[in-house]
Amino acid sequence: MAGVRVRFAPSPTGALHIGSVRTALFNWLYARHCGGQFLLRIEDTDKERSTKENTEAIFKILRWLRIDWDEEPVTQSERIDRHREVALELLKSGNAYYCYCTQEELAQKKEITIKAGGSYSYDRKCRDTGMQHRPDTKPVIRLKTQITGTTTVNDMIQGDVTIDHSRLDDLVLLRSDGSPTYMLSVVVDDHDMGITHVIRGDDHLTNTFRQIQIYKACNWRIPQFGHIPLIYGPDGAKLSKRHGAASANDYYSLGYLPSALLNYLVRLGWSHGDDEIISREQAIEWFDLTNVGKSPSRFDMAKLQNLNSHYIRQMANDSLLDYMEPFLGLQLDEDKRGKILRGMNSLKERAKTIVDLANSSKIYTESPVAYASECAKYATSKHLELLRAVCEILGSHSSQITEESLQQDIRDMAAAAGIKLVEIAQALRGALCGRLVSPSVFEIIAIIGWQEATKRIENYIRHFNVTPR
RNA sequence: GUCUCCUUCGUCUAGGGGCCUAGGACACCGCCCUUUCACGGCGGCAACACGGGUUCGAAUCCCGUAGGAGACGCCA
Repeated sequence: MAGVRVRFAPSPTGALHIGSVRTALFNWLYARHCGGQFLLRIEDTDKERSTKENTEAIFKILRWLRIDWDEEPVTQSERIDRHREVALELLKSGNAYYCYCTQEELAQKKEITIKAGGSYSYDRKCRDTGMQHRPDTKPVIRLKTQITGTTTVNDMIQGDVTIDHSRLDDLVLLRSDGSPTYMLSVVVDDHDMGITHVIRGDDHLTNTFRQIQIYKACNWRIPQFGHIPLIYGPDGAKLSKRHGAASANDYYSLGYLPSALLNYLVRLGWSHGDDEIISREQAIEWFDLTNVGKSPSRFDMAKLQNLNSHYIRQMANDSLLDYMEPFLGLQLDEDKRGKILRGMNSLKERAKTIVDLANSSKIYTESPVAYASECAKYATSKHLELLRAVCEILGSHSSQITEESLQQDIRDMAAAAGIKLVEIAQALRGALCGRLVSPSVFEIIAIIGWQEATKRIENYIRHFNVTPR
């Protein structure tokens, strides 16, 4: 399977859709699996909507996911002359013709046939009646598609798909303003880039037959096709902003790891037995178009989140800290880095996203700025009394404080007072974190130190003494 | 409307005639562990769209029906 050349051809007309990312991923995996090449082509012929920023954003996402490409990306807008040249050649070889029908005339015909309940396609008026030259109209160039017979595509995913040529119409190759259409550009570029396998969304399946007509007219080798089903939102409708995050950049800011997104995406519509956790290396080794499903799949945030927490737990603490830092919105000094690093094991097994992780890490770097309402339950005078006792224990530990010895002392204290440990632990948690969910309170104290802990506890006592209940 | 494609638990899927009283994962619900939360462990709920064939035997093959999606542009 060497010699495989595939491409990903996004339009930089907006944020990169998550479905497009999966298309890129499948192409890339296929290329890497086969030892072939993965190329990029930026389809920026829609000048109104294409921007340099969007193009940069596409590169950025691919780099983030470590989907690398093998040659300088092709910019479609720079190839217009070549597209035009091919259209003219087809004209010369008799495979295309000028059409002088105006858009108004065609729109009218279309309306009439549709009103009559028929299905419209261009009636080929200019094809055989010769050149009905009209000095007042600029013509388009249309392809002479085959009128009889059928074409069968042996799609690598969908299997054999056959269409009758009577369904095809003479598509426009060059617009009246001389610009090439999408159909022409795609075929010419894929051919010139030496693309052997076209893997794309199945919304292009029926376009394929039109494009094959162009390949045939040019007498070019027809590549293999593979049409992958689209991704829908949880409700079965097209995935959009409404569903949370449709564009790929959103997943970075939401705190998803590239490894998790990659794993999730590769399992969406593709499988390798019962395997769920799949590394990029395994994906490359195992990936095969024959295992891509034919039916569309829905995007499930919960599963992505589960994978994300798995990869967070898996990641080395210092890498995690580096990755997390930008989410904090502040620079960490060595002391703070050290504290977070010490607490990282407990933090990371609780985090679903990097955003969660960044937020929870604050317990090591700053005192609570407010107390959640449920803390009041553990701030009765009895609790405050217990906390004062804890402060004394902390003071006596001042020389060196370990999680274990502190825990033992507080357990003893609880036993002596005849109360459950949970009462002290929760009161402490509220004092230290401002909320009732956190890693072990003893671990927190060991990390922040007895002085900081005492300060936080005193603040807590003061707060609830002044404003009881 | 016409053409094309699709249809297994809520979701992602395994399955390619007997291994299926349909397996795994996520989600959900219990229980255990436990200073909270999470992790982990154990268990539970839950699906072959429907109707006909073919066959000794069908989730698997064929034909219909229904539902869903996509394409029908001088958009990409």
